[in-house]
Amino acid sequence: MPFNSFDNYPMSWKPALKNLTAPIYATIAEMLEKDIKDGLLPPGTKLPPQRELADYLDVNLSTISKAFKICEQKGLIGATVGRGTYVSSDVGVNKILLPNHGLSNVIELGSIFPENTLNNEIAAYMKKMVVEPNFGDLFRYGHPEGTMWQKVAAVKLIEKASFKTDPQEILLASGGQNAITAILAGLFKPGDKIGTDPVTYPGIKTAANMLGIQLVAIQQKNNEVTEEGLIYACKNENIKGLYLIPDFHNPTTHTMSIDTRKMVAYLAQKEDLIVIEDAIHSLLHENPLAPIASYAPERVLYICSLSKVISPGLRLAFVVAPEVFKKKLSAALYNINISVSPMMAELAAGIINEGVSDTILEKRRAYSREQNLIVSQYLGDYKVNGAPECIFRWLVLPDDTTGKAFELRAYHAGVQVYASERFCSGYSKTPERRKNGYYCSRKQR
Amino acid sequence: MPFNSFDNYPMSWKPALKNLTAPIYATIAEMLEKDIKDGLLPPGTKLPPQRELADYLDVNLSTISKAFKICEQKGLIGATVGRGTYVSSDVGVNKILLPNHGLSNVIELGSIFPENTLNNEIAAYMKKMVVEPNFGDLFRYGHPEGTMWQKVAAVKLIEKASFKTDPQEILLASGGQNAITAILAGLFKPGDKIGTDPVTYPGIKTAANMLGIQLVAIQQKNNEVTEEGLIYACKNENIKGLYLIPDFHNPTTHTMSIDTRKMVAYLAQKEDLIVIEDAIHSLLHENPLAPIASYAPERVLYICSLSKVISPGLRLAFVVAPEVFKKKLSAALYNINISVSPMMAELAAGIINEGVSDTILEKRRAYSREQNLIVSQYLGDYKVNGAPECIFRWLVLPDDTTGKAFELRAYHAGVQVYASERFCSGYSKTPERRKNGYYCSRKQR
DNA sequence: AAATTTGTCTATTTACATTTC
DNA sequence: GGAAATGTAAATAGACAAATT
Repeated sequence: MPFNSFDNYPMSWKPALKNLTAPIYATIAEMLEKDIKDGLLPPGTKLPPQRELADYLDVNLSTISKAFKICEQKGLIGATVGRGTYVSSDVGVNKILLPNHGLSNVIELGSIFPENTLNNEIAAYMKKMVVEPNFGDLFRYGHPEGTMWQKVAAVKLIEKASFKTDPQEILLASGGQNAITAILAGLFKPGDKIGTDPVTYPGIKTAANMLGIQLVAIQQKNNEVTEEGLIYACKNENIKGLYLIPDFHNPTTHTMSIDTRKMVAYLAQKEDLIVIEDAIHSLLHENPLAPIASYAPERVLYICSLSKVISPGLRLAFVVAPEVFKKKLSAALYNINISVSPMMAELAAGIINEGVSDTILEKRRAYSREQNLIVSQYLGDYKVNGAPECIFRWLVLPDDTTGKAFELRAYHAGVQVYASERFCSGYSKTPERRKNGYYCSRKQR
Repeated sequence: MPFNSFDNYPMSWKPALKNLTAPIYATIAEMLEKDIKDGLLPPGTKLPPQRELADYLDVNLSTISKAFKICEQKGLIGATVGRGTYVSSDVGVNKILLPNHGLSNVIELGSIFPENTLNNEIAAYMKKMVVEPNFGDLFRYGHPEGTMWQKVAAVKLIEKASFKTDPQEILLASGGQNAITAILAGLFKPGDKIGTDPVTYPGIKTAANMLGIQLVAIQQKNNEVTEEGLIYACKNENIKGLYLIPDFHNPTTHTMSIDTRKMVAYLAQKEDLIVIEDAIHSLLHENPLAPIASYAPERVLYICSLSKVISPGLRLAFVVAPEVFKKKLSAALYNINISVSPMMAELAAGIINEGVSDTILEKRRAYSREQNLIVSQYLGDYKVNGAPECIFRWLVLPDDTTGKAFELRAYHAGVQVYASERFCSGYSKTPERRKNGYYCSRKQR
């Protein structure tokens, strides 16, 4: 029996523990999940301290702890020693960002769609491929790790992103997201934590959530993770890895400075972090900076995806995997794909070797510059982030509106954009402290 | 201090608990893992009872329990109340079965390779595709769930496997393994258990292991899971799902009877099991039996992969997902693939609609009959399982040899085959009881 | 700067269920 | 068929460390 009466004590959550069929901890977890999802406990709500709740329900402290842990694993709440437990800020937000495929009349500016006419360059190469005498062989089982010829082509492409690597280290995935999920599944385990930018690519959020891996927002300064922030996360959150997009960061368009790249590389080595370097947009740079991977090749998994820079229908990505991780990642990719489509791999290798990829890259940059000029014409009075070659924009909203509100207004006006809230990573530990203002993403078609 | 002296007491494992830096349970788990992997505790070894070990090490029973649980999760050991804890039988076996891609002189009869010349039929269709005016559009982002046209084609194909379904229920995956992994990741969670045949497709073993999902071998009779076995596994192992290959089971070639299909469907409904029905070989049957899915459509995820029946290079599978699972599975597939290659999806839909797939199927059956006649010529004196249309064989070995030994002898003679040991699922709870003899798989090229 | 708040983690206690003999 | 063996799981206790005030 609880010693104190809680009738007059303010508790944000007072579950009623009746008709127990399941264990206490499971029941509490279920009730908490339900009440959060039902909106009874809106995002940001501070839950009662575990001890208070234990006392109130007349159960042991650890029982509450265990219940909370289950909900934390599901991304519903976030807890910090000394501060308390809060309902996550992104509960209820639809995290998977599916573009409108012409199904409605809404103009889709939320998802990043590379320009389409360039696909004809690939189609043209494909036409040459099909008449080759051994074309039918591309429908055999492919080698899980790709052929040497394909890997050499990958090296050639990656070199244009200022990263000199070796065919031995190349693995093939069915696109960037496929590579990310394989890395998460193969090199991390449920419960592990990975540091990310506070605002990041939603694909890693959903993949991590599915695999029971938690994302932790790393403190930033000038749009880049800080050394203090990283050290703190290593020490206090025990992060096992890092996920970063150094070039044309999605969604902020930011390109990371050389100094920060070196700092991350240094800490990755020192703290034994597994760095996932998503080089998804790197090749859009005319003169890309050297990647983090070049400064810490043995700690970084470098993902060179073709969807954004060459073509979205080419479901292919090259992963540069250091020796220590190669075997595990290769196994994970095998578990997920068996192998990539041999035809895709051959097609990609072909367009790289024939220089088609270079042509596409140049044209894509030129097209982006044109398009971005148009954006500037219309939104010149606002702060619009993004280098000329970046294929999407980040609109900084005026102080008097929120991203969410703007997204809704735009939608009602027939335009889909995605607000910063959709990109928030990890649970918001200090909701009141995260003063990164409100942004709204605006992408180029 | 332990009360009894254990010097004269026979204990199969006596770890030395010194220099403790990590917690006790973690240290014990690590030591156990090391000793198993080093071969000090060979497969089948009975570990000391948890209480004995706790007493010996002077720690609490639950501490041992927790340590063992970690190793069990990794698939290293298996424990049963009342019987004890045993080292798993497949420790140290290389579980990923990679075919020799002509890298050595070994004749590869281990992996299942569909006959290759039929790929030219697909190549021919591809040649028609590339000249279509909108061919370049296939390099755009594909719709994650596929187009209606593609789903209608899927329905058409699946109908030939005696399963009438609906485009609404179709999801697209990048091959059968991709579908399996997506289902495991999206509908199960780490620690969940899934029932399988005692000997099963290795791809589910490695995928489940990667995701922390445990496989439990279901008791069989005449090569089919029994009702008692299933009920037992539901009640005592708390299995959440089932993975089955009803047609031309890999590796035993067995085709499940109608009665067992109905029984499984009935129990799936009654026990709320999620059934993964791998219809990988179903279309090889000239008159396929109705699948389990047709008897319990709301509990079965039916996977129709094209690799074995149409072409391995077509990295595509159709999944029939009932309403209740569709959203989660769709999200999982999105997390893993974003979308399948639009070109692959279109190609598959095309060859189905044009009847190319029918031609291929017929030719494949005819070719199999021929090849299997040759197998019979050479191995007529032995028991070789498999219907004429099955594209692989299962050789029952004489009593005086083991699968492992035969595999090794074959390899030294220049032929790669895979022995039954490689297909064993779950941990061997009763190693001495599993009297399914020793088989050796022999596959057709 | 010290005391307090608060969550985390390991180990423990206890009850229980199944298998074996 | 009943006692013993054996693993499982929930709840609890207590020490600890970080964040707050």
